[in-house]
Amino acid sequence: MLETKKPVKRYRKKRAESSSDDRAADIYRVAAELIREKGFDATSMSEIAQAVNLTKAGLYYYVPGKEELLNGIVRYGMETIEHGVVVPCQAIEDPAQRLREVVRRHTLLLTQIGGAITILTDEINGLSPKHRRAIVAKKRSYLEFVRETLEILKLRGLLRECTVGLLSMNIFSAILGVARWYRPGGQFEGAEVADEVADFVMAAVLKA
Amino acid sequence: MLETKKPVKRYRKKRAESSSDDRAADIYRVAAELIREKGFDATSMSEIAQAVNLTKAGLYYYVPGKEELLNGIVRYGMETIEHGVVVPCQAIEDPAQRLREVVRRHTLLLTQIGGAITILTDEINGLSPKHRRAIVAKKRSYLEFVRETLEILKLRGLLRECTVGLLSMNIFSAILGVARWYRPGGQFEGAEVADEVADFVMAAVLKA
DNA sequence: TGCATTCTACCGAGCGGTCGGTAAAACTCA
DNA sequence: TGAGTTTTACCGACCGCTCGGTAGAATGCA
Repeated sequence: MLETKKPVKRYRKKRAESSSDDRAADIYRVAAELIREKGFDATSMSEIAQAVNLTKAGLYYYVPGKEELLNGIVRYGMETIEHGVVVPCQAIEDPAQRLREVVRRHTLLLTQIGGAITILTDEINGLSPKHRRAIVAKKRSYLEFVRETLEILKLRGLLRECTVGLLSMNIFSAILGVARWYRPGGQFEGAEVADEVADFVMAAVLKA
Repeated sequence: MLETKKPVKRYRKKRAESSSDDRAADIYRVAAELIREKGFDATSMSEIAQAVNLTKAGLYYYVPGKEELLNGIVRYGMETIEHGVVVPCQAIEDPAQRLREVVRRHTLLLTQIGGAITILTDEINGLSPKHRRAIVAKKRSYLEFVRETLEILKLRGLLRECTVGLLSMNIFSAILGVARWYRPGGQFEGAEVADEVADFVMAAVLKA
């Protein structure tokens, strides 16, 4: 996740079941889940602290501030998209296949580590202007990547007749919408949803 | 200590020309816009008061409380959907035509009175459990309406092969996603977007 | 005058964040 | 090895501030 302190065995009082690798990463993970459920403003530092068995003061030993906490989560989400979607898909030559993989992989990530990626798209208002600009820029370049893929499809006459700018927005709507309702352990598996969303998008994009 | 009393100099500001009757409606409208821009928690009652040229106490003459304010906005949004989408579309016999109109009309409303309808889908967490349940129930029946339309299409062999439950979620994703990016006065007209989203959905739904 | 409207002045609760302090683990080095 | 020292990991108490909300006086209008 993000840089953390030395790997020191802890066993203070209760809890501290080793299992997870390190405390700070734990905190960021739990915080991401809480923030996704209740929203950034509605989630207090005390709540987050309680959720990881700390007092607020104890929490501040690991986290420099609320805004930085959010920033860490968002940056992690962005990196996950970068490594898990953009990089592998840039290697795909066929534009239709590439688009399909973008949609499938992004949706799959959403179902797997929902917290960070959902927050990434929903809570950028809580960020400082500097951090917000950085995130917005990355999102824009991701959008551009998808747009270019659509342009290639258009050139080859494979695209349904439509406005490419609006089409790309619709595609992101379909992907990000999953975060609105999907909950792990529910009726559908992540892979199932990812395939279905990919089918949905491809049917909407390609010429009939 | 220092003298703190201020002179009782006061002046009377001319009231806006609007009649006092729709002052409350004005307030709800402005509040909806503010809340959509900044989020419910991040929008304070003082800000809302300022936006309608009142002090906070003055605002409370018209509004019983923050939660009730949100509830009023959300209920208005729900009624708008009801009268502007569900009722007119229930009268349409042809399932494909009906689905198309649902998507088009809902999207169009989103671009026209974005505030209330966006909040309707994004800020239900701020509601009291009672009010939240009521809204969730209405949303569910709306979803069911769309689902049934899809089932009819399936029976007639017009539906692309897919899971209907997931398809309906994808359709709502496409509609609601517009609220994420659309701003009046931008690059696209509301009607343009509504048609494009409707095309997108129909292409994704119907058998090729 | 009486009523509708809007004000000033204030409250308690909860927020993000800090401070001083400390038990126990980890690190020295004779 | 073990006494002395430093570091890690945390807590209780508290601070300044803003929030939603209220009491009651002041004002405008019929």
